[in-house]
Amino acid sequence: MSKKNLVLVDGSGFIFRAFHALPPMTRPDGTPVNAVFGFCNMLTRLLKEHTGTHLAVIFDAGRTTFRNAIDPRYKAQRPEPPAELIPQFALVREATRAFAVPAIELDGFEADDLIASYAEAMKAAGGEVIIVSSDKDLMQLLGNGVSMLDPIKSTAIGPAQVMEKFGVTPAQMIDAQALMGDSVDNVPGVAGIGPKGAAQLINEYGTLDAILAAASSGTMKPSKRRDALIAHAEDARISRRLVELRCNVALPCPIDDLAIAPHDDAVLHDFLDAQGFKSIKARLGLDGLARRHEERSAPPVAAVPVVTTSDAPFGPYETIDTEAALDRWIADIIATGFVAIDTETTDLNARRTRLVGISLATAPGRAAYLPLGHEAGEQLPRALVHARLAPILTDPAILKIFHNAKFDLHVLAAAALPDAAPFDDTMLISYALEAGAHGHGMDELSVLHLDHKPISYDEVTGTGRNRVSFSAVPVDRATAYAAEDADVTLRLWQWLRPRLREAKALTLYETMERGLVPVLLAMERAGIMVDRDDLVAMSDEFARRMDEIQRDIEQLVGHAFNLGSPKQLGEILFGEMKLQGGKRTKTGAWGTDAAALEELAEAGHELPRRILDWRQLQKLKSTYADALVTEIDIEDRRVHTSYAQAIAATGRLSSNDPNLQNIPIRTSEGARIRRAFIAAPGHALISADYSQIELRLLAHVADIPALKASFINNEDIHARTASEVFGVPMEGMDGATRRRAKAINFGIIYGISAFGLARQLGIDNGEAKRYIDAYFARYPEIRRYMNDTREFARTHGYVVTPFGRRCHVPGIADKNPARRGYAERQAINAPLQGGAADIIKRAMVRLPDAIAASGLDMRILLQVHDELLFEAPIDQAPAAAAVAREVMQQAAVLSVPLLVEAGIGANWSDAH
DNA sequence: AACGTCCCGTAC
DNA sequence: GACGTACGGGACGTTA
Repeated sequence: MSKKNLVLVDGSGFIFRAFHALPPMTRPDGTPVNAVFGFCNMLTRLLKEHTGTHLAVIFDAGRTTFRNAIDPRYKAQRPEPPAELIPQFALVREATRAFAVPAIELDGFEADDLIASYAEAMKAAGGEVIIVSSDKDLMQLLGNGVSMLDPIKSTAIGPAQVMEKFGVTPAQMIDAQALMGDSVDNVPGVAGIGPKGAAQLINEYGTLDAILAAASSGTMKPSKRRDALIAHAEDARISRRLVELRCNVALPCPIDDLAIAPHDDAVLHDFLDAQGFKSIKARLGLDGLARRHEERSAPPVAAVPVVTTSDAPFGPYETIDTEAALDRWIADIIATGFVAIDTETTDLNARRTRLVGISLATAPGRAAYLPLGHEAGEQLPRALVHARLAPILTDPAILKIFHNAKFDLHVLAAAALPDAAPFDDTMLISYALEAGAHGHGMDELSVLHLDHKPISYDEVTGTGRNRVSFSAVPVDRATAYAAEDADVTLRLWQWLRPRLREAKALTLYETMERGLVPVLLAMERAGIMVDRDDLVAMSDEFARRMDEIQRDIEQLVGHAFNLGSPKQLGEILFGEMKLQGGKRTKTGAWGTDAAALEELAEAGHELPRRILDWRQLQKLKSTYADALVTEIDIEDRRVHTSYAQAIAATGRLSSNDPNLQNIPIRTSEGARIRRAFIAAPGHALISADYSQIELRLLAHVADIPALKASFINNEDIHARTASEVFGVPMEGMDGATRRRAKAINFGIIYGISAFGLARQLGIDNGEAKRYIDAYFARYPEIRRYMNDTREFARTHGYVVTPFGRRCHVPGIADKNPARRGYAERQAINAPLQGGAADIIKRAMVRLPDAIAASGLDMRILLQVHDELLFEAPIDQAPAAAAVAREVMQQAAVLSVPLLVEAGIGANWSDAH
């Protein structure tokens, strides 16, 4: 087998150089393409002339890398690229694909680090490397089979050229750069020392450490330069960490996949043709080809980097059971700069669980399990593990990657380990990219993106009565399962993280979703106090009243039956008693829901009314009073819900175990449940809720002047709607009219249909249709918004909130009209519901800083979609309410004001 | 006995 | 078929 020869093109470096070196040129549609042209020329030449066997173009992935953690100043003052260059970034990536060359980038690392890592890997495999670049930052890699080629001047750069230009060897370039600094990248270096001075010092003392030692010890004779070295010794050391390249980054794509492959003539032809690069087409002999498609609508082809998944096997994995193994892994994590972490626990509830083991992964296939609390098997002492892991968790230069970080952070905190920072969360990355398209659990994403089905939790622990705690699972079995989860998390991160930029979801993810994690964590920890005795008393009372009602009902029916069985009830109402007007559910059973029973009651029947009464008590007793009592934490007498952040297709949170987002409020009996949610002694609850936030968003996104004016003038919006639609004056409006308008407003938000509105209002379809028509006539922009939104959803498969969140709507192109109609209503609703979710999330992320700045002792306890509930000492409650209102109202700037109403009370009901 | 589905009802 | 988003309890039928 002949020797491998890998050519690595510094794509990002080339773009900038070509842009400045070449005269401006544009393609027919005006898009500037001079750097793209230079790039295509360069690739053509490379492919024709060089003798390599493998080729890849490497790009910078983003603005922030691990270097920002070392020194926030790094590249901080680098200006935005010129406007003419910006569209060319994507085009250059597209060009790379058109040439069938892998384009590789990795978030968190610069192109230079990937080049260094690929060069290192190739050297290890005994091959040669040519780096196509002229950047001095890459010169430290030269020698031992690695050479450099200046793509503009077509000259070779080797150790001799480095020595000629900088007076040091390639290996010494790192120390030289640390001394020189770099004004473009904002690497500090040592003031007053440039290339010449650096070379002199290195040639005299050998290394940076020796130079700094000589300066501080007095071996160096006193001079301005020595003073500068002493003063800036730390800067020099930081600079060295900034300029030294990482040569062990996990390769996003194995070297074998970089083998040069023939391109598709038609694809390349179409691309070059679209750019108007006739000369390159001619040189490649492509000008005879006809275009495949006359008009390929302007390619919104978000340049998808060819970051392939690794083909490293999933296991076997190592069990860390010796101090030496642990130290080896810690060293690996530090060298890699990131680590995927997964915790194994006794229970699936994050707040009730205890840590049993930790798995770690630093590269695809490179993962291990660290058992801590298994009932059998060799395990390292916890104190030792804590001492080694804590610095990793808090190291700002090491990114911790989790899948559902909130869970692991709960567990780690309970084990007295520090909060992990910085961190990434693959579940939230997936959610930010594709909410509504599919679930975001690890197993589902693994099958979807990695084509690999991981061992399931149930397989390891068993299910049902056979289920055992994870601590009882043998360590070897636990390793196979747990390490695989860390491995999968790491691979998902490598696959998904780069996609955030393409989907324009990076800011959404970093600030809203990831930023929300610590806030939710604190809320779940805080919990809320409930009056246990009150709930128990209510439960007893409800039981008594249900018994009474049951006796009445059995009297009416003439025999006993299960009141909780809709099936039995339907048979009695429509079979035995032969009541008229019954409807069937979709499975053919008699419908007995509240609307149906209400109708029967109004027709004068006694039984349905009693059933409705019984059902209300049954609901309050079982779902609320009894269930809540079982959820009270014995330690602090509070209930702690858990928020799910990656479930709702619109961006909303959901709440479970227990669900505190559906506590009753509307009926007087229901409000009694809410009254059992109380402030801690000496404290008050503060409720702050957005007024009409979804209608305000509608006025904003659909740009409805009449609606916007109503909000700007702070009118009663439902009364105004009634006045406009029914032509009645606002003053002295009767309640029923306003209620109808309110239902229409809600209907609009839900993607109105005449059928739905008719059902809601108990009117016929024709009348409902007349209402809707009147509404559209008065607010014509609504119809346009609905049509535009449907259209957008059809072409993209998703809709977008005003804050850039994509909500996917599967079924939007379904040929079944019912399913399509459903998807269309989702599409109309999602930007409004999702936009409201975005706004409150932004407020939540900003609140901790605002609270800290206020000096108040207030905590966020709950979120209920458009409401936040806080707790504060009684005397601070008014100030706390003011802080809450201010942050919430300022969370977004729309073309209508945001209004937040706040209340204070000893319990949740009174706080409204 | 455990699980999935249906029906129903609570919230925003 | 049936105006949007969730969670969960009880009944009931199916699996083990």
